[in-house]
Amino acid sequence: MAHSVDDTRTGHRGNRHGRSEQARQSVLHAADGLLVERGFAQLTIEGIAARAGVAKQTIYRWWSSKTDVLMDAFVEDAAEDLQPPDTGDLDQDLRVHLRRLAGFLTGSDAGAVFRALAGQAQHDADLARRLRAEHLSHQRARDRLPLRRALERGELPGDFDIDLAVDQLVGPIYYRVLVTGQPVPASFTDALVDAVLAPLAPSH
Amino acid sequence: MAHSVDDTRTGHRGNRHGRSEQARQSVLHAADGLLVERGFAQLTIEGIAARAGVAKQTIYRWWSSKTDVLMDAFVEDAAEDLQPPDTGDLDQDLRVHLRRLAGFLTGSDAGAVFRALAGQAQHDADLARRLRAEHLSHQRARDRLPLRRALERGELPGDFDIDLAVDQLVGPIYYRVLVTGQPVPASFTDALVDAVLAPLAPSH
Amino acid sequence: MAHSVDDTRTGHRGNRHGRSEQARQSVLHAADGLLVERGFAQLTIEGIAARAGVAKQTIYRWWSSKTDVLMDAFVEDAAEDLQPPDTGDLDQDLRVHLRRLAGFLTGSDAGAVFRALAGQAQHDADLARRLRAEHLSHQRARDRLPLRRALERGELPGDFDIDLAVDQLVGPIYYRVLVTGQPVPASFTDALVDAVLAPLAPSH
Amino acid sequence: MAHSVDDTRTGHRGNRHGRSEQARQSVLHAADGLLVERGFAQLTIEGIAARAGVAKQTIYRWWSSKTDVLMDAFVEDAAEDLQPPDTGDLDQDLRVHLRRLAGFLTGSDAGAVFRALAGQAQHDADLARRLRAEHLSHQRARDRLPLRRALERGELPGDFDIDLAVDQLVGPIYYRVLVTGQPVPASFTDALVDAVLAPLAPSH
DNA sequence: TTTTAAACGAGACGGTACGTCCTGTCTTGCT
DNA sequence: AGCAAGACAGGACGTACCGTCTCGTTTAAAA
Repeated sequence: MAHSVDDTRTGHRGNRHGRSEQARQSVLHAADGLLVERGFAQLTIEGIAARAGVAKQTIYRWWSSKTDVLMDAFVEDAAEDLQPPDTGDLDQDLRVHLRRLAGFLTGSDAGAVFRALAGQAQHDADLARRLRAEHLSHQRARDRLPLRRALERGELPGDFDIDLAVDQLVGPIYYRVLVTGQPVPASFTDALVDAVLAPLAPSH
Repeated sequence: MAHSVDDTRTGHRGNRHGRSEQARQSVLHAADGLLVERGFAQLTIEGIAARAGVAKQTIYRWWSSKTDVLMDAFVEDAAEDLQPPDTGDLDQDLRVHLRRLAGFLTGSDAGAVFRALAGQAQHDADLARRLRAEHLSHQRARDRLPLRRALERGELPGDFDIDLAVDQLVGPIYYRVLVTGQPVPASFTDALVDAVLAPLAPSH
Repeated sequence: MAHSVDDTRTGHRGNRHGRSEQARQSVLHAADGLLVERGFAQLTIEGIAARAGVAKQTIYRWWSSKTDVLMDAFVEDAAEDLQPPDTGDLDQDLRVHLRRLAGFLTGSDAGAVFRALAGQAQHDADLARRLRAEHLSHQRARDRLPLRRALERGELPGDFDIDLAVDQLVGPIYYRVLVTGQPVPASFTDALVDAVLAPLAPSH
Repeated sequence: MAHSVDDTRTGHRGNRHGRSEQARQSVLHAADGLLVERGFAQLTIEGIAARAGVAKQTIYRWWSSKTDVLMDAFVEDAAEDLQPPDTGDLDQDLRVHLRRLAGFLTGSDAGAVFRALAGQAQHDADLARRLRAEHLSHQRARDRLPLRRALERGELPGDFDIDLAVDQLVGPIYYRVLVTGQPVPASFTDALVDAVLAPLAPSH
């Protein structure tokens, strides 16, 4: 499904020179730009092709839909900068990570693309699958990381339910972003961390 | 904007001076049915008109888009059955309410309409506004109700942050429904209640 | 078909006040005006009703189509002023009459209505019938009049073919107006008279 | 404006780079057929597209209106078979030519198309222009031909007014066809020839 | 160096749905 | 009863994109 990077690396199977990397980049940039400038509803294959200076057929050759293009654009240029810090201080690492997550979701172009994809995934099971396989599963792993490290350091009870904790930490953030549209300030993410870690404190 | 309930008062035979209640009902039912049967992407104004036995112009006369129709259909026949119980037992009331909420979001036709609308709201600020004004705000009030009653009964600390607690309770549910696609079993919603109420218990 | 003049004259047969003469006039004037100002293609029942300040139903009650309205407007205010003169001088009478006919067809509002009706009659056999029955037959009689009088005065041979002569006199005028679009100056109509009357002159 | 004949050179299989000759032919035939079978009022772009097995957009890409299609259909398959004979006998040539013209106007499919176009041209100045430029001017040249040849042969006075004579010959025919709807028998066209040529006879 | 086959820009094609306009019918409540 | 008002089912309009299909042109590896 994802015809993203290096389908052709060492092109030598009949095709003399393989896929045009320049066309690929033009398409992804055009899609990105059009989404941010005009919104998902105004985003069309024809529009992407025109802005990218590319033939429609070139898009259809390598992507199956406009959301497929958008997924590539999203995975490519935006996904990997949400690595949580690793200072050895669980509380601090979580605070920083959640603030970054909130900032990504509410304040970045990539976040806008994510929101569009997440919205479209409600009508498109294939896109939902791809979004989970290529972004959310990795993001989830990053979200778990501080807790996993703390667990390995022995700072958390052996039966600590990391998955539940992650749902409690990031669930309210996504809820505000995707459902209520409320802002997600640091005070909010900090309060989430407090609530999850409070029961673990020595006294109360 | 919302031409929802009773624009017309006594109307019920087809065409009198003013809006036809019969046409209105046909359109809402057709939209509902088509969404559930064929999905949001396959839902078209022409399709609704054809199934409802109504002229396209009649739809355009009263609604501005297919999501406007869907909002009316949703508000009309689905919204108000998520009233939380009031047994006097906060813990129990919350458990029951969250289970119902999860059931609504994941297992009902109305929930499917909600997911479609929430998805589309990511691309459509007007729809987002309407969804919040006509459904989410009321739903939020219902979600707060058990906590508000408990607070009034003196079962919660005077400085208890109800809004934060609601975000912690329902956020993870919407997150699973809209983002990860995981199921939302009673064990999950119960665990959310436990986590929110635990710090309030005298000892543990 | 033609609900034209005086369907109701002394309204008193169950109807409290009969047909509204004011509505009828408004409709005819509106149709006339719209045709001249915006052309036949832009002329619609809705447009006539709006400009006349009349309900569509009122038009449909009394007329069967926009051409029916136009026929009434045409018959009413334009048809009867093409009476040929009767000076006793055939040559002069014909010259004057043809000049007036050309002026009517090319230079008057009523002529514009006639051209529109004649055009539409090419696609509408009913209209063609009505146009012939209510205008062309009378017009033809007027066109024949000078020749008929001359025949009665003994100025023409007893076997003179009046119908052929009329076709020769007015045919080229209609041809220029409806087909070639050329102007129809007095020199042209005079030449037609000359050609028809020349063979009758004693010598040449 | 007129995308008539051979915009494309070698095309004949459906879709090559450039216009599809097959689609063009299908559209013209469909328009022709529908006009003759159902009349001008029932002729729609959608109907033409459906019968031609062509997308509406393909029609709009190459033609500006249904009359534009009809003009192409008319110019293509109907215009050039009204060449007057050239026997050296003016009287005979004119008789034959006028009979053919009458037959064309009253009795052929192409004549039906012409009448529809001439009617529509009363409401549409662009169409009128095109009809004159692409058909009537050539037809007029053909109508003049017998007289021009006779003039060159010295059979007519040097000051003979050919244009007036043509108007006198064909005007009454078009008048009957477009205005009165009377038939145009050979006796009528012969009488027209007689009337125009009579003054030239050596005696009377 | 020449051949050669995939990828490319271009854009016409058959379609579907859009949102608008007008048709002719209807019902209402006023005059 | 006729009327102004206007909602209704229907159907065509002209437009925008869809996804498919040639065209003729690069272009870089293979011959």
